Order: sequence, then structure tokens, then C-alpha cells
Amino acid sequence: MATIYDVAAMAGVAVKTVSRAINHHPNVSLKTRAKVQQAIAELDYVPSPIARQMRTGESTAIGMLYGDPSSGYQSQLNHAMLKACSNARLYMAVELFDESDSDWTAQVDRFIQRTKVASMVLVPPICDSADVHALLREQGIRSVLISPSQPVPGCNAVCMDDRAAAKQVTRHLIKLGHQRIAHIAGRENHVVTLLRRLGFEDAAVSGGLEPGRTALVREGRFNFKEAMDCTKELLLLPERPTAIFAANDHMAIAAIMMARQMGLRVPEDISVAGFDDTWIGQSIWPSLTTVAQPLEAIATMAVELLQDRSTQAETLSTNHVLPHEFIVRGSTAPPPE
Amino acid sequence: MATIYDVAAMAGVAVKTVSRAINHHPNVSLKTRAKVQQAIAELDYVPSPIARQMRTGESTAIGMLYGDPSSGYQSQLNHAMLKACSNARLYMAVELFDESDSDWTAQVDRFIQRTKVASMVLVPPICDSADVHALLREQGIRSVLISPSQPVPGCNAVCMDDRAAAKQVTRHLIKLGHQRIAHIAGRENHVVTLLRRLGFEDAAVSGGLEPGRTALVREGRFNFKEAMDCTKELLLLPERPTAIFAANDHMAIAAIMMARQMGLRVPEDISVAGFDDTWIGQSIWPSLTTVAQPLEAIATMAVELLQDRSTQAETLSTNHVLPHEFIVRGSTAPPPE
DNA sequence: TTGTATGCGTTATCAA
DNA sequence: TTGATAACGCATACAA
Repeated sequence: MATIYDVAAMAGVAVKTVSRAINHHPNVSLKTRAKVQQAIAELDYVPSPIARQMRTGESTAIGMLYGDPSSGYQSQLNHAMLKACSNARLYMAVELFDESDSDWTAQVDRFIQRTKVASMVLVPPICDSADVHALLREQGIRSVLISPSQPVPGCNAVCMDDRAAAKQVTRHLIKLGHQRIAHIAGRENHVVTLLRRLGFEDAAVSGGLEPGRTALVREGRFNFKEAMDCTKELLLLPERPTAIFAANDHMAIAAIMMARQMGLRVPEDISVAGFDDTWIGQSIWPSLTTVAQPLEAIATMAVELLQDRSTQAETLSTNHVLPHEFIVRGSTAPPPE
Repeated sequence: MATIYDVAAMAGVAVKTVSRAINHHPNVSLKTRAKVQQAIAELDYVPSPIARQMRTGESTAIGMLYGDPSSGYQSQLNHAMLKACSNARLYMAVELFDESDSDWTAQVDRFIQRTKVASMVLVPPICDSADVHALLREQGIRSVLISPSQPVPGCNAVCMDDRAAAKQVTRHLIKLGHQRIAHIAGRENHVVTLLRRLGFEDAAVSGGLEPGRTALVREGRFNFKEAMDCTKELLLLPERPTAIFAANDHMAIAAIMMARQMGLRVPEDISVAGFDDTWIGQSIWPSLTTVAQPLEAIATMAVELLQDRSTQAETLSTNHVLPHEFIVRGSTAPPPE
């Protein structure tokens, strides 16, 4: 393993100069910088993160607190982040986050204390806490927000366009010929719930569906049982919908189950679409028409933003919207007759 | 932050003595050790893992390679390990493992190279690779095996008793009065598939069920669609089973779906039980009777074994079997009539 | 059984 | 713009 001394010797400069070159210090002449770069390349030198942390006191790892893994979304995101870090030769300091513990800042503070991370990825719902942002700013910790409900000055954000995706799903159903389409919405306090519902309504309006009669909305609150109840209620309507768009895959599966139980075939009698592209949605039969969040791209972008210090200098924060994927599978088809 | 020097000063000894005391070296007198312990407690001293790694070259983090997270099991285990490490004030170096890449040792080797971990948790199927064990032994890396199919000399193992759990599930069904019980087995090459099937047969034999007629076995291969097909086949039998025990929750859900589709009620007309206690099994309706693997206990034990160096000195390896939990929920009931 | 001095690979201080 | 040297906190060779 080559050290900074080897590089300095080969380039014919002092170690401090090499250090400066590596860390993009302004006071290095172009010529010297070039010499150093070449030596680094030749020796295949990689700075030791350990020695660096020893000296600076801050870890090079990327910090992430994650909540309820049962939602599928969290564990998918977790997986994507791990992969992105792997690719960037970086490590993650991950710890569980207790949403029910009211003192979020204290939790974040302890995490920082323990891990000494200098950068963090903030996921919902933590990414919307003003207190947490204040704490991070105070401690000089860089952060990237994933799917925040509002932009935060000084923080870059990465997300997808939930509203557009929901509109796309609904348009797909309308194009198939469906005239009575229901939406099973998520939990009230969750950001994506509103966005997906708005997307549904966008498409309904532009597709000429009448709100309340042919564009029906029910609250499934991301809960399996409640989604089953909603579905039952919808299918017992005098003019029952021929398609259901659920705000996530779990609820879509609940809808399929209830429809089957009531003697309806999917997709012949009723089409069902979900959101999130979870594994179970892929493996059930018929497999689920759904939206795949670009989690890998989001994770990769988040890691890049955290690494690139130049983006942090600016006060203005940019919100990066990444393209999602709409996946048509077997659970949606034209309506009966 | 207190350093080893502060401790030495307070205890009135040299740093090396403190170091020895911390690292459980034999040559420290009882009196000195006590003095050091007290100083450590008083100063709330925690050795810096960074400085330690700087010096020794090996990371204090626990390494883990994890495969297909879609199975639910992996992500649950991952979660449990994270929690156990959190509790022990330890970190994990986690990386994705590509099962399809044939050269497993090369992958493990690269991982060790990059992370410098001195201890690893090996999960299925990696924990059964003799080549990987040879590599780890050669590199002097401590390891703990989770649910290996065979014991490995020099490696502690932690697991649950799949066979006993499967027997318990089946006995529960027999006790409810079921006489015709089917088992949907997992993938042939997977260890637990055999164990769970054997457990099923144990209970069937002791319960007086006739193999092939009242104790039916089908291969669902942990696949949703195949499990649905198996269920259909079973339910179309002239003497159809009144209960189905699937080797995991996903297949159990497939069974429930198919049963409903065929006009049967769960659990009134047919009982269904699963294995693993995944989140989806908890949230569907009726919720699933299943076996919860003691993953948190397994993770905690694994971390402890890795930390306690004294267990590593012995050549004989112990296999720690942890108690599971059998959870009766709404999907099982007495047979009809 | 205990203590002293040195080095691990960086970055920062200060002087050149 | 550059360089010599100290310092970060720990573990160990070597000495006592």
C-alpha cells in the first residue's frame, strides 16, 4: 500500500503539498498539482480513511438513520444506499431510528456523537424536521434529503415525481378504456399520499372522469386490512369501479385478494395497479402493474452530492428529480365487455 | 473525550498497563487491574476504535456479506444485526453478495481487503462454503455462522431448530382436528427446506397421518406462482386437505390467495400456516399463523461470540440453538363440520 | 509485573 | 507557493 510519503518522494515534493493537492487547496501551483496527480496515478495511491479520521476526527462514512423497515420502501432504499456506497468505495454508518421517540434531535445528536460522520442522508420523515436541520447546520454536517415534502435552504434534495407517476398510472387505466376508477390513498400525514392522490385527480380531470362518481377515492392508510375494507366497499357499489389504483403495492395486493374473494377475476373483471414495485408485487400472480421508484439512481445521486463539496458551498439548494419507471404487468387490462 | 493517557494518569500506572488491562492480557496483577477499571469507569473512557485500527491495521467493525434481500429473511436478519451492533456500540461493514458470481472466495477476499475486518458473520449460503472457511482461517479472521447446514470446526454457529418448529406447526394443525394436511416445501437445495419437511413428517407420523394420502407434500420452491399452482392442485384432489403448512410466509399467502379464488374461506374451510413471520404475513387478513425466527437473539449472540475472544481459542465449535416463537393467528382454525 | 519510546498515515502549525 | 515537524490515540518492541 502506497502512502502519502511515497507519493511525495516520487513527485519530489513535501507531504504537505501532496495533502494540499488531494484536498483541493487553492495554494498549489498547476505544475506541482500535475506532478502530484501523476505520482498518485502511478502508485495507485488511495488516501487512508482511517488515518484521515484519526487526524480530523471526522469519519468519512456516510450516516443514515432508518426507520420502520417493514414498509419495504425503507429496506429497498437501504439496499440501494449500500450499493451506491459500495460502488463509491465508501462506508455507511447506519442506525435504527425510533419514530415514536419524540425527541428526534436527541437521537440524531447521539448518532453524530457516536459515529462522527460529517455527512448524512436524511430520509422521510426525518428530512422534514426543522430542528434536525438546525442541528446539522450547527454541527457543520453536510446532508442530502431524500424525497422531502419541502425544499430546505442549503440542503440538496433528491426525489422522484410522485404526482406525475400517479397521473401516468391513472392515464394508463383510462387509455385501457376504464371509466370508473378508484384510488385507495395512503396515510394522511405522509407526503406521497397527497402527491399520488393529486396525480390521480389530474388524470381523472383531464380524462373526463367525474369526481365522486367515476373517480372514487378511499383512505387505505397504507394498511392491508383497511385497504381490503375499502375494496369491499368499492366493489359493492351499485356502479362498481372496473379499476383500482392503490397508493402502494401492499394495498394493491389487499385489493386483489378481496376482489378474488368476491369472485372477481384480476385483471379480466377488475384491474389493479400499485406503487413502489416491491418484491411481493413482482412475484404474485398476476404480477402487479406498478411504479418503480428510481431508488438506485436516487442513492447514487445522494452519494455523489455528498462527496462533491463544491455543491455545498452554494447556499441555494437544488432539488434533483429523477425519472421513475412505470411497469405494466398482468394485473391491468381493458374493462369487461 | 478521555484518552488512555488520562486513564493511566488517574490510575497511577503506565499506558501500556492500561492497554494490557483493556485487552485482557494475562500479565496484569489483580490490584492493578482493579485500579485501571475504576479509572476507566470514573472517566467514562471508551477506547478509540479509529486509533486502534490505525495501529493494528484491522477494523473493529463486524463484516457481513448479504445476498438477495427480496426474500425478507435477509432484510430481517440485516436489521437484527444492525440493532445488535448498535447495542454493542459496534459498527458493521456490510456489502452486497452476488450469489450468481461463481467465485465466492474472490468476493470475500475483496471484501476483507477493502474493509480490513477482523471478524465476520456468515449467513446462508456462504456459511456452507469450505473454500470461504479456508480463506478466513488463513487470514486469521474470526467468524460466526448463522444457520449453517453443517458444523464447521473452529467456527461457532447460531441457529434455530427448524425441524422442531415445523413439527410444532403441524402438531398444532393436528390438534385442531385436521386429518388431511399438506406441506408446500421450499427450494430443494436450501437447508431449511429439508428440515422443515422432516419436521412436518415427524408430526405426521406421530399423529397417525398416512404419508401420500393425508400427509401430502408438494414442491413450491419458495416461489409464489408455484405455490399457487401447488395449492390449486391440492384443493382439486378428491379428498382435499383441510390445512396447508407452507415452508415460508410468501407461499402461505399464495395458498390463501388461491384458496379464496376457488371460493374457500380461510380459516373456516381451510387453514393455512407459514414460516418466518414476515411483515406481510402480519398485515394480511386473516393474519398468518407462523413461526418467528429468533433473529434478534441470533444477531445478539453472534455479536457476543465475535467479541468474546476466549471462545475463539478453543478448537471445538459450539452450535447455539436459540428458541423460536410459534405464533398462532387467524389463519388456522378447526376443520369444517 | 510494569514502564518508555516509537510508529501507524494523515493534516495543521508555523516558518521559509 | 512550499516544506519540516508535531500531533491525533493506541499498541507493541524492548528495557527494567
